[in-house]
Amino acid sequence: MGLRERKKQATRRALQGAAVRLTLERGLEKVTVEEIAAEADVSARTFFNYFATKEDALIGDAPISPDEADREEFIEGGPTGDFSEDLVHLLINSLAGPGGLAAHRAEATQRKELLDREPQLLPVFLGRLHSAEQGLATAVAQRTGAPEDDFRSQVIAGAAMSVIRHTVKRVPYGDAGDIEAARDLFRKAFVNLGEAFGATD
Amino acid sequence: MGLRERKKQATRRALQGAAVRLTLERGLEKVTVEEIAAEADVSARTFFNYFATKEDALIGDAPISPDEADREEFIEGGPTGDFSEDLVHLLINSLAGPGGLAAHRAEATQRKELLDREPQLLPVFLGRLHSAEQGLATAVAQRTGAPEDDFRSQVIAGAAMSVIRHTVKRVPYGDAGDIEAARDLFRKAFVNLGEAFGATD
DNA sequence: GCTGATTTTTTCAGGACGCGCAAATATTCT
DNA sequence: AGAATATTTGCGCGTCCTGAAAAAATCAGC
Repeated sequence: MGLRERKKQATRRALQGAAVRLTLERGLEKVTVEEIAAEADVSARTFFNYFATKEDALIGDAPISPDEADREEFIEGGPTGDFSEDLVHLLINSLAGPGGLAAHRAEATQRKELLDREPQLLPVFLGRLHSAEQGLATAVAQRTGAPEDDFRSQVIAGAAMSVIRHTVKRVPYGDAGDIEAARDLFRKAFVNLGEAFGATD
Repeated sequence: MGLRERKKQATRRALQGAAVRLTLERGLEKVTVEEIAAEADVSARTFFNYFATKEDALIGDAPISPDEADREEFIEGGPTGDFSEDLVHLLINSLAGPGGLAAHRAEATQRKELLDREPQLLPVFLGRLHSAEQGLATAVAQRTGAPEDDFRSQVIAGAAMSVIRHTVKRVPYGDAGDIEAARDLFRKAFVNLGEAFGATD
């Protein structure tokens, strides 16, 4: 990777870090883009070359996007063959993989704190999840051989994203056992859905 | 209801209507608050006395909030005793009741059109659904005797809201049979969730 | 229907956001 | 080193959204 690319990533991280830190210190509406840019040693205009809005800098980009290999395996019916269990596997890997939870525990903790303290960020976050949901929906559709815009697949993906949302809200990120805790909650949640809406209840 | 109150509601409707109409005509970013206010014959500042943001005027307030009586009945285990079926009943009544779908078919159709055409509105809409979801979660918790912040109840509510979201996306609002179509889709979606996550599959 | 109290609307000023544009600066390639 | 390319920056601009105080409308009581 060339110098140019490295510098860009550094600036991006600097901006994001400054945005998060300042917002946690003072609150979202007491921090201006100008201050964030100054903190990262770039001009205010440059900030908008990296992020479309102040909120975007706080949420960051892809919250959950599965590894292509995992996605492939899921589509083909793996790894266990049981739908629920494979979905848990896919989602956990999306969270735990590179760029995911385990790699950036500190950032994830901060983001959680931000979402708690700054309600205005919630819609932005939900929008990101919605994008991820669509990808998941097509994966589910492909696994079951349904058309891409299949209603059932979309509902399942929506429920899954809802499970993710409520799970990450509860898992203690700082903890080393967070991944296992998340996996456990996923399973519980899915079983719970099966019981609540299943015939035998 | 006094004159004052009536005028306020009229202004509110005028603003909302103007916002929707102009946005459908020209697109969200080609319409200014000033134009919307002018169309409703009030000052731009008055617009912000009614809506916090331009987007708020387009989405409107409560998308789904169940009637208090229905909510009560659901909490007490009614009307049929079957969880899935009662949930369908509650959600349908939330949509179809006064202030809901059936009462404002034209507006609902327009809002759907807006959400299709203006992606920036989606996060706002999702935020509204999230608020409604919390209310639903506590209702579910109360019905099952769980504590208010019960994980299972929240997951179920989240799945239910996801079902609503995908359902309203598909139901043809103009149609007179929309309510029945929605009820049908709700049932299908819940059964689908039960099968996908249930033990027997 | 007049009067004073309350609520709403309006005017005004101003900070901040976010974007288009063109000049300046930094990196890459040959 | 010099040309080609990509990024940063400064500037201007329109818009959003808010506070405060003046002006207008509505209300309650007589």
